[in-house]
Amino acid sequence: MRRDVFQAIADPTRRAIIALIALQAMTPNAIAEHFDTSRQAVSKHLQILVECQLAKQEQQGREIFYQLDVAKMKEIDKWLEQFRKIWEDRFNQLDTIFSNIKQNKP
Amino acid sequence: MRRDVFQAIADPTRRAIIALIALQAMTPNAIAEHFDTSRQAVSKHLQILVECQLAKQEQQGREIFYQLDVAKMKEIDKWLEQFRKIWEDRFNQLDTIFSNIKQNKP
DNA sequence: TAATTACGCAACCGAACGATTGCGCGTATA
DNA sequence: TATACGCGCAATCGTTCGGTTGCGTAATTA
Repeated sequence: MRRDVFQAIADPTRRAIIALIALQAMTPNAIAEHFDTSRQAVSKHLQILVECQLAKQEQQGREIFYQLDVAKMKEIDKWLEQFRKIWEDRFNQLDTIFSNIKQNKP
Repeated sequence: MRRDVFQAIADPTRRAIIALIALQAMTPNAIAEHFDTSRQAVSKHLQILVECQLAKQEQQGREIFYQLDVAKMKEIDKWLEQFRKIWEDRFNQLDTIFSNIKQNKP
């Protein structure tokens, strides 16, 4: 079973859940009301998010509040870092090319 | 068939391919040499990457060179933006929200 | 105390995924 | 011109995914 951050954000419903619990802690029932799926389906998504540490759970009586663990989101950001460097370099290269064209340098 | 950027980067092999073709354009055979899978498997991955515009292909004789389309990577970055705001601005407030829930403060 | 509520867990099902194998087609090379 | 090469496409197969349904359990409420 693959359970990493990238697999977790692959599902659109899961991304929507992430957006919800990013703002405030919510219970599975409260979350499920925002979708056309059952509570159990949402619970499964939450379980996956907890499993790869994208969400924290906090029990309160018979309710369980889920909230996004922002720290883990940085892992995606960290992975993007290598490409961010490239797409900035590419832009710089384009600039230099353009500059060279302007200055008639090959 | 789900075919968006997030689904594309979900697979670890595909992420490795992305890292390869980010540096330079490569042929399917050349890419496949870096992995334990067949050329056809790599070709399938490349097809998915092209499909969601994460890669461009450039035919040259009987060879086809694939290279990363950095622009599309920004889509992920754009999605991360909303959470980046949270983890930078509200990092400390998140704990307060949790505490308030415990104490039944809205 | 009995009924209700909130939830996780397990079984199950159809669809999608990732990989392999076996082609056919165009391009290079002898 | 015959052969080898690079590639995409289609069929196939086992596995995983996302969903539903049906429970069991613990906490609340009547």
